[in-house]
Amino acid sequence: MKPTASKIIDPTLIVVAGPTGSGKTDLGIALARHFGAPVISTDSRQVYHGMKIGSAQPSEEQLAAVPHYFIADREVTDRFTCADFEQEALALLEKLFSEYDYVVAVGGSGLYIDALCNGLDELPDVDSKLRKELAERVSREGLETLAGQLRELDPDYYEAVDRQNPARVVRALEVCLQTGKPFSSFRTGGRTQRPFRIIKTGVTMARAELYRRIDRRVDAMMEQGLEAEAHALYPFRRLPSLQTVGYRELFAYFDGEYNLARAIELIKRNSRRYAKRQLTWFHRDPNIRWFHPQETAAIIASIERNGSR
RNA sequence: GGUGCCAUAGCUCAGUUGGUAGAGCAACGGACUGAAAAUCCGUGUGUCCCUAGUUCGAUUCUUGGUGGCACCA
Repeated sequence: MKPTASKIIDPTLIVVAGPTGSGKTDLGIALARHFGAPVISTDSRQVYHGMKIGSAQPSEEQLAAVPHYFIADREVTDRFTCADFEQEALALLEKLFSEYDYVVAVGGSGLYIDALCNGLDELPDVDSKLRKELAERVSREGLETLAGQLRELDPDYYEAVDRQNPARVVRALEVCLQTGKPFSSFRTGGRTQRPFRIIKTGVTMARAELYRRIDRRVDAMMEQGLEAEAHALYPFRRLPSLQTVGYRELFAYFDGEYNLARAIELIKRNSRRYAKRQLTWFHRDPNIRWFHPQETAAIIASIERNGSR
């Protein structure tokens, strides 16, 4: 690709996806440096302040190397959803693309990545009282009763939804009750075209290697002081932001449910399971090109082949 | 060296009065639209150590090995 006086490059979002512990952060920074791009995080937990070790936020040096966004800029008490992320990230990208040709999006939250690349349907806000009430009803009346109500209010979604999943049933029901309209009437399933090019890269490796890396990283987190970090967050353990691998297991240890060795074992196991769920999500996306994290040159070449015209 | 016990899924083990086997944990596959590191659904993945017998048929009984453990020398 020979440089021309007037290069024409569409604004390009380079997405780096992959399971936890696969080396996304390092690769993202390598790409950001190569393309002269900033990094926005697509990680639902690294946005929170105070969760540095457990969510494996980039180090000080890494943060200093390239501009980062959505890292540690919320409090754990803040409500921050995938919809908030979509909205704020889009606004930010519009600004960044006036200055940069490339932006690198790094993170493992599949829903956040999809929200950013494809858009979410417009759904109404739900009153927090209603949400709380439904949570209580699930435990008091049982999921089946609520599913029965959903069948009345939104038969279409009732047929499609996983009725054994409280999160799904409650979510649908709260939208129905809030608006008086079926939840499915808001779901278009359509994709929003973004005003920038998107190149998706996935990082992975043999399962055994990935699991070794995860185990080692958990040990490293403990050495860096994860226990103290979790202890400081213990008062917030019921918040959504703290429903996070690494913290939950230590909270249970603090509660005396098991010893520290068992907690570490569970953090490793649950990280592996999380990695597996991430891979399931990402494998569904045919636009992701997969690489081993060490193939930096190949990744860059692949992006350059597709990223300019 | 001798005697005894053991050998079954990745691990710890159960079981088959002879008809090729099942629990827990681990693992594997999947779903996913405002909590998504969340939430939920599904799946035994096996030369029953090897060998030669007996038998219609051996993982199961018998012979001889191999490996492990224990005790005695």
